[in-house]
Amino acid sequence: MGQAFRSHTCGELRASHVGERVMLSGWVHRRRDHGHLAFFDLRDRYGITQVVTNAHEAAEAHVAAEPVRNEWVVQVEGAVRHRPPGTINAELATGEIEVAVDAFTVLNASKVPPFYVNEEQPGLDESLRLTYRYLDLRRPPLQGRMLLRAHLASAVRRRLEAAAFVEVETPTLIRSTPEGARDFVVPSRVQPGKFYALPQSPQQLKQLLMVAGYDRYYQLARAYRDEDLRGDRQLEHTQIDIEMSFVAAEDVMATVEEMVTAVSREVLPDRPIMQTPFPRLTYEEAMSRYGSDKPDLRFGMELVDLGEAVGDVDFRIFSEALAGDGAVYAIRAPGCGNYSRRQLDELIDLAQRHGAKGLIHVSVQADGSLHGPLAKFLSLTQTQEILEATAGEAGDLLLAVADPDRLVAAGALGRLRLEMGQRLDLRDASTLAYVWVYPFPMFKWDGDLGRWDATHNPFSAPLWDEEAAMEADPGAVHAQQYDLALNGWELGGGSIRIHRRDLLERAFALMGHSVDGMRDQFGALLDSLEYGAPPHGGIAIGLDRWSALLADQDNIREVMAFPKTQSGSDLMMGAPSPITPEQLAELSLRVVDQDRERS
RNA sequence: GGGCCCGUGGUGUAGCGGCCCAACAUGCCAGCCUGUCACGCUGGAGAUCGCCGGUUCGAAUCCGGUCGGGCCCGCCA
Repeated sequence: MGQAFRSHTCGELRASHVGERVMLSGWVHRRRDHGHLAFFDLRDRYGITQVVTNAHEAAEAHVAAEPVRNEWVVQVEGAVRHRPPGTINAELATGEIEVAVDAFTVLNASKVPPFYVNEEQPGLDESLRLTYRYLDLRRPPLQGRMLLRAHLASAVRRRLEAAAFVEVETPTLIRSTPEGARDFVVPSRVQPGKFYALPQSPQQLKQLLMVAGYDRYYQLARAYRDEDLRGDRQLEHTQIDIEMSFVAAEDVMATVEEMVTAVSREVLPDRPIMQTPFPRLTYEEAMSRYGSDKPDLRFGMELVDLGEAVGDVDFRIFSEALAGDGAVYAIRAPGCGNYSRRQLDELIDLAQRHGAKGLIHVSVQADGSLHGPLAKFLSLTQTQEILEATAGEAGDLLLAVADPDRLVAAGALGRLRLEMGQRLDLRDASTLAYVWVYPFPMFKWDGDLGRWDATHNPFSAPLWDEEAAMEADPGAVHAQQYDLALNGWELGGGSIRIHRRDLLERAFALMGHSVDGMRDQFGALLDSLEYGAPPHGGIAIGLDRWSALLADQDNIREVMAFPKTQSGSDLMMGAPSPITPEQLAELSLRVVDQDRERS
């Protein structure tokens, strides 16, 4: 520790230090004033130490400490001593000792803070926390999470360095590409009317590094997307960006899995990883079994395809769904057969908000019959088949969604599965359930645009043995695209890239892009493929999400030092803000009056 | 672009048409206290109920708008 202000930290002193003369500096966590005797809990990021002033032992120090209140920054000097018998605090790591203060210096006073820095406050107004982020960051819970995140990042770096990865920085002022998310844009002063974009990810740059021969690249890269915020999305986030050459999908997944497993175990040795090697699901399996492409595998309650069982039920919703490529999926919620009208309505509402036209619910009666709106359409045999397919037992609630689009049916029911998993407390909080989803469909039909579009990254390569079918049946071709999910969150995703120009041009042609348009946007990458581009692929893992999951938080704000609100404001700095007319003029920009523009 | 929820002393909550110029806890201030650790005891100050407008004899309470925050849909290749 430094010399001028402290000899030890506030988390360091033990019984073995008794008798030593020490100097501590820190914040007053709490003060307990007994008149001629006063206790101060001194706090820094390492811990808390009790220091004592005594009017009879050291009058001057006692007087100096009198005006001191919570969150003042102070420095004390004195001797470490055992606490008297019966006054040891087992809650504190430093609880066996205290410092008998003989010199007490106020380094800086503090106003009364706008919220309690010394205790957790679950209901605390989010805007207050963000306005005074430096005080929130001072609180032990947030400090713990920032330390966890730092440890995580450090472990990632060490593992990747040990595996011969080379860290390369890429620019944050790059070219705008209108594909994908909206770009954040930065005006050029020197070239009026032209703009840089902040990278949504260093995608093209890292591929160019592969062409350049840096066969194992990584970077903790900042990525920017000008899209609406969510609990797991901020305007800017950090990704563990990785790219490798001379690899197949299996190689990337194996390398990443090894890193993720080792880092998890290093950072949180007490949290069990549900299964290694990580389970693998194809996209189709993930959707049909869990109704999600980022399934939470901590609990079962898998979707059941009722297509067979209800194929001949005379119920319009079913027959319409099953007429084409649709499906009827169901889940079994054990013991929920007694759900009230109100509870069922909540579930119906949830299903509808996630795309379902409705939700069919039946409860299983003691005599094995079904009760609910659907029951009267079912024969005895059909009832039996449904019970058999779902393994339904008396007292259970069966929930089903039918839709002409099987993905819609599965997706809505997948959301219900999560809801029921939550309500029934089926998800173990400490388990880490990593899972790979691989491969994905390469294209999806975009009805609005009237063309095929890449499901993920347009540079993703098809499975090599499906390449030939790309033009004939785009919907059936899979990309060498893998996503890593953890406890129901998408942690990261990547792919083997197309490294041949002809194939990339074919893929882009299918997506309706002209060669000229491609050249305009991706010229350098295209050209590079003609200069000895090696086979390559990679992945990007969301560091914020990973940190949040490991810290048991459901919002990435809780693991970011200075996050923004849902409307994109930085309440502490006051961003975004207007700029001066001079700044605008220098950039050749003019602000349009939004209100006048609309009318 | 849209839906839902929240906004009352510093903080967290209660009050939801008159009993409220607003209650409780904590914090804050003052005094007392030599073994506390959410110290204790006594006393005190502190909010025109986010803001604007409306309904009403009467509004923290009902309605509309607005601002701020949160959750979600769309969006996020």
